[in-house]
Amino acid sequence: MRSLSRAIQPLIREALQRAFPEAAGNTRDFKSLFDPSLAPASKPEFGDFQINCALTLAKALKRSPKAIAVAIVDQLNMNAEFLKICDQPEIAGPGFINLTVRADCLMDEFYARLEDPRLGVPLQKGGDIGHEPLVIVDFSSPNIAKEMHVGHLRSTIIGDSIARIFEFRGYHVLRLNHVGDWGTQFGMLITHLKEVAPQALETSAVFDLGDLVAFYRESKKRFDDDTSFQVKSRQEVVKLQSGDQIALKAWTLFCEQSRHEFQKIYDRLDISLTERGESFYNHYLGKVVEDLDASGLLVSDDGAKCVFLEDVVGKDGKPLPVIVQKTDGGFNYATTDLAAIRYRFTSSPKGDGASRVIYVTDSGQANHFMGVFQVASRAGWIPSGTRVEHVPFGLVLGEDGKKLKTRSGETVRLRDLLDEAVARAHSDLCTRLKEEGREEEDAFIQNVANTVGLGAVKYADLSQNRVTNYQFSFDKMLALQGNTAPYLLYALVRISGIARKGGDLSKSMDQCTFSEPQEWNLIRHLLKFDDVILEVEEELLPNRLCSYLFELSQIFNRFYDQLPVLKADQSFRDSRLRLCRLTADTLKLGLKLLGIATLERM
RNA sequence: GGGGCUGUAGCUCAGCUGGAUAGAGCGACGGUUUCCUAAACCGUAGGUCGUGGGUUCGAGUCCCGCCAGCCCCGCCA
Repeated sequence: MRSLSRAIQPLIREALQRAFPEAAGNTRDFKSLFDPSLAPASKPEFGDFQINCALTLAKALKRSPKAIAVAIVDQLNMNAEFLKICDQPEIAGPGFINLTVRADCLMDEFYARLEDPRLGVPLQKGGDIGHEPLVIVDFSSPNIAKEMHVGHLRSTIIGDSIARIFEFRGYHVLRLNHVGDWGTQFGMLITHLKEVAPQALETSAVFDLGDLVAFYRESKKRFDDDTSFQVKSRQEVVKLQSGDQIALKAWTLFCEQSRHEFQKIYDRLDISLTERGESFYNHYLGKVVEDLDASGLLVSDDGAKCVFLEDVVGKDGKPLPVIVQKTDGGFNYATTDLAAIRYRFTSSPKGDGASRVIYVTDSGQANHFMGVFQVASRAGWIPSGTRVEHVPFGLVLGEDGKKLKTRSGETVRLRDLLDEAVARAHSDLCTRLKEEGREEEDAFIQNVANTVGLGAVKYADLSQNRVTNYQFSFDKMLALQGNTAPYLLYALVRISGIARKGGDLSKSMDQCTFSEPQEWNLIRHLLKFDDVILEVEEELLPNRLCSYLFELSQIFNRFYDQLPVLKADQSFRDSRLRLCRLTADTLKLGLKLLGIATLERM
């Protein structure tokens, strides 16, 4: 529909100009005053588009909205080019102009979609081939030596989907895993390691530390209980940061093992990431502080080096600081984030040369990013024409409305959460098979359970507007009806069923006949796919894509329920098969962009 | 105390640049299967969009006040 609305837009502008030549001539800002304000129709019965500007113009032109609408419509009716696209416009309500796209025009779009693997979504146009604009998506970001838990779920899933959409649009995308690999926690880990498994640091072979989480817990306990252990730990941090070989060896060991564990989760979720942890920016931290100082932004306060924020005041009415160097001389996460922003926007080879940098983290970090972005901007590290955005999301809550915890009150491990989703999908499927008297092979059952379980977790998260907290419920996400992954997957399975039962979906054909409203509803919805993708790219809200796909499934199910495909008369049968094909293609691509795998049977 | 986010049907949530009678899903109630997977479809009931002002031809949407909940607030990330 995007191409149609773009074609119509200038025609309306022309009509406005001809309808009100005196105003057009006198008005300096013709463009803003005569914005056609073309919008998708708010309801199906209003057609495909609506022009809302007659109401807005009433005051400026000192005429009634209806009279203005009539004048616009008269002009449109005289324009042959416009009438090639739309039926005669209708005026409704206080002065809305409703446009309905001609059936033959919709059909042309429909045929074009059938042949277009991109389903109408344009490639972005910036840069030459091989030098497309770079979009950095910073997401997931677990901490080394800790396990991925439910807190990493949303960032990982939402970030991946956003990255997929940019990739599909033809951007060069860098999916960065900004892992926590340089915190003070390494002091205690290394100290503990030296005591319990010194041999790990002496051999050159890979040493298996076993359960890293348990190891972390033991270290933490000792750190909390034993003051001499604390002293040693602090010394280890200093050693590590000054490049001590043994400390580095230990650090590498921890990182590698963690990496291995993270990768298992990413493989399961089919998510790819490039690891570039905090340690990567170490060499740049000193320079960040130096340059902030040189540009006059840096202020020493109680021994800490800070940049005071503009327009953000604290309790005492004084501006809030962003601390970039602690009293003890150490750097902190604001320093790292500043170094990262700077590196990411600096052009190659000294940096990434990004045009857009997106941070997918929980909304609790909103203040932090606001401060960091402001400092980076004032330091001149965010080039004009680029964008840096925090994409915040809410907490994952349990069904009691409180932060999700296990029954014993512990953080939910991501691994366990995924296992449970798959296990539940598995048992649901087995129950169903029994009820229906179906026999299926184990591999089939495993695959369906896995796809449905993981898809359900992802979809449940993505289908919610990310800014609000999100109530996690296995029962709801795995439900067979409603706005869930299984519902969407099932629509696709129905189409595969038609193909299996003898419907040739691949046949090319440019003479379709449609007569039923269920068919036209489906066609109209299918043609909106391109608009939705571009909207998600702009707003970074994958839930819009989910809503679209859910509606598509609903409309398809209505069509499927009310009209026969295989048993229809030949002329309708082939047309309906084409419609099924485009529906399947759209669902598949949409789900792929959400990172959700699909099934032929379930 | 300051800042951010949120408040829409019994529950979980949509609601795009302000537009026509505020939408889904679940749950409730009623119906549909000689037919491509009924994991579906159709129908009924359910609303003072937290609250009070303001801007506007028009406000769930924008602005201000208030109430409630969650999160953050100088040397953790």
